Amino acid sequence: MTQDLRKSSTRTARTLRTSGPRTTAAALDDTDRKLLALLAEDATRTYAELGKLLFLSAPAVHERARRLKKEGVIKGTVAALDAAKLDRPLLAFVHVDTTSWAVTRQLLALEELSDVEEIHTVTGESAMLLKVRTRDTQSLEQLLARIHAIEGFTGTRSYIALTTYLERGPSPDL
Amino acid sequence: MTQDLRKSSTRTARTLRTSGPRTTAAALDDTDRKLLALLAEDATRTYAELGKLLFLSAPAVHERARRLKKEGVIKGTVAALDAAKLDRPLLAFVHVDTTSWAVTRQLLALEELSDVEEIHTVTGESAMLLKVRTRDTQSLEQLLARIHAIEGFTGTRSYIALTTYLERGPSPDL
DNA sequence: CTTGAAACGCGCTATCT
DNA sequence: AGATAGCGCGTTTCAAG
Repeated sequence: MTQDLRKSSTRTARTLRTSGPRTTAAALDDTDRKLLALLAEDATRTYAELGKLLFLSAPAVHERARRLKKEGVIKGTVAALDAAKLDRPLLAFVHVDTTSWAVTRQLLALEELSDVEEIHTVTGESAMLLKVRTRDTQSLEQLLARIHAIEGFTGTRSYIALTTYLERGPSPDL
Repeated sequence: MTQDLRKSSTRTARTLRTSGPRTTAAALDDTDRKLLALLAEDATRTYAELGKLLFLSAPAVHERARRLKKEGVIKGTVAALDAAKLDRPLLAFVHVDTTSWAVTRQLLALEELSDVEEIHTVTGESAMLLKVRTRDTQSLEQLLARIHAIEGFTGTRSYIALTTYLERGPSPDL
């Protein structure tokens, strides 16, 4: 594997910020964004197929994809699974109200449970927000019981999803 | 492409429910679940590599993957993008309190916006829950303004994510 | 249902414009 | 920086246990 370490030299940036992005944000042209949108929706397409859609040759697409991967814009390629088929049809968002920040560390242990899909600290009355997917209400109750076993929080509020109309990952603006 | 339509005949189901699963939920053995977990975390692995991890040959893995795809357990393969690199670092959960269910239909139009990643109807005081990712607080405000333009809701409550400790898709129990 | 071997197609590199 | 040509490899299929 040849290491091509040249930095993207001078790529046409669309948005010109006065003092440059402090943290991250990559320089992407319109073709890059279109490519990312296509890959975010289906990453199994061949480079030839992508080339047709982007009016480019297959190697040209490959080069862009390689660059975007190296820059970290594409974090990886994963299989999207059907939660219901995995016998986990119950989706819930759990707000956890905490009194001390020490609780955060305890909650991170929940990462081990495959039921837990997301863990965030958030603003507002609740300090933490969990996205969990369980088999049924009993499994959810067990999970909540485990959270209640932790010291230093006021309580939890759960919002059970009735219907999911949209669920997708990050995608560029186009 | 040869169409192999034989149903998975008699596969060893681990959990034996008295009256069968009413809706969905596929019959998966331990190897299936391990394979799904591996693919959910990285779908770029070669079948040979997966075979080593599962103590199986490459075609055997391929056959299982094909079956899981046909059954819909694997919905697709997508590229996971870095939201920050896409210049969309602000993650927020927006609860929308509605008075009538007619609002639901209006909110579904928000699907067009790439900022909006998830739309659910939920139980609890708020009727709908949105997961949105914007460039900054101003973009979020614009989105909220658009929601407020819709008739028939009491208000919105937004929870801005400070830190995301875990964010992944559905994965089997193992 | 799994294992091993063979052929096709695609990813990837190198070269050139 | 994109297009064309070519090699190597992985996927995919087939027959056999």
